[in-house]
Amino acid sequence: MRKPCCEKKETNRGSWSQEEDQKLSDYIKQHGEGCWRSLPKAAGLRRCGKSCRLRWINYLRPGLKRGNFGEDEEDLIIRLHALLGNRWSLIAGRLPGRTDNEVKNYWNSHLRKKLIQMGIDPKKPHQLGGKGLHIKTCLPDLNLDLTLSNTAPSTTLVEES
DNA sequence: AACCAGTGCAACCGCTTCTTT
DNA sequence: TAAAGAAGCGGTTGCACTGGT
Repeated sequence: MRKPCCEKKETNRGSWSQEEDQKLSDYIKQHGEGCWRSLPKAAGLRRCGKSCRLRWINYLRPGLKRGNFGEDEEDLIIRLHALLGNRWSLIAGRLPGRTDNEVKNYWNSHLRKKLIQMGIDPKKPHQLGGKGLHIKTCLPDLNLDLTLSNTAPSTTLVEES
């Protein structure tokens, strides 16, 4: 049996306070990311490492865009989702300043509905092929330097002209 | 003004993958 | 090569906020 990542009784849960945010970002600015397991103790936080990592990546990390997605971003998410499926971290990697959590939330709350309204089943990405998109072999078009660990796809999406 | 349903976002949970020994 | 530990990821949940009645 694996130990839990943290002792639940000794950790705070729920929303982060300003003080906690400050401690976390101060610590990371000083020491850099890494070793999330030991970070909370070192930073003086009563949080588990997972929680710290998530908070940093999704909220505190510099360069994050907040607010609405632009049309171009929306379009790119749809295309990448058609190509990659629910691989949110890969999709987010193509959207500067966006996080996997943000992309996932946006997909689930906005884009899925939008596609359904358009008569597209979001679970069947290849239907997009009939809506002005073709999936072709080869990568260069969208400048996708996807580095997939297991099944590296050799496909990309290109706009039908 | 009060209630309720719908929505969006932040955070948690548990599984998978990667790394180290 | 296998096992254990750490990190990463995606699914899901909880709650605050908003708009409609």
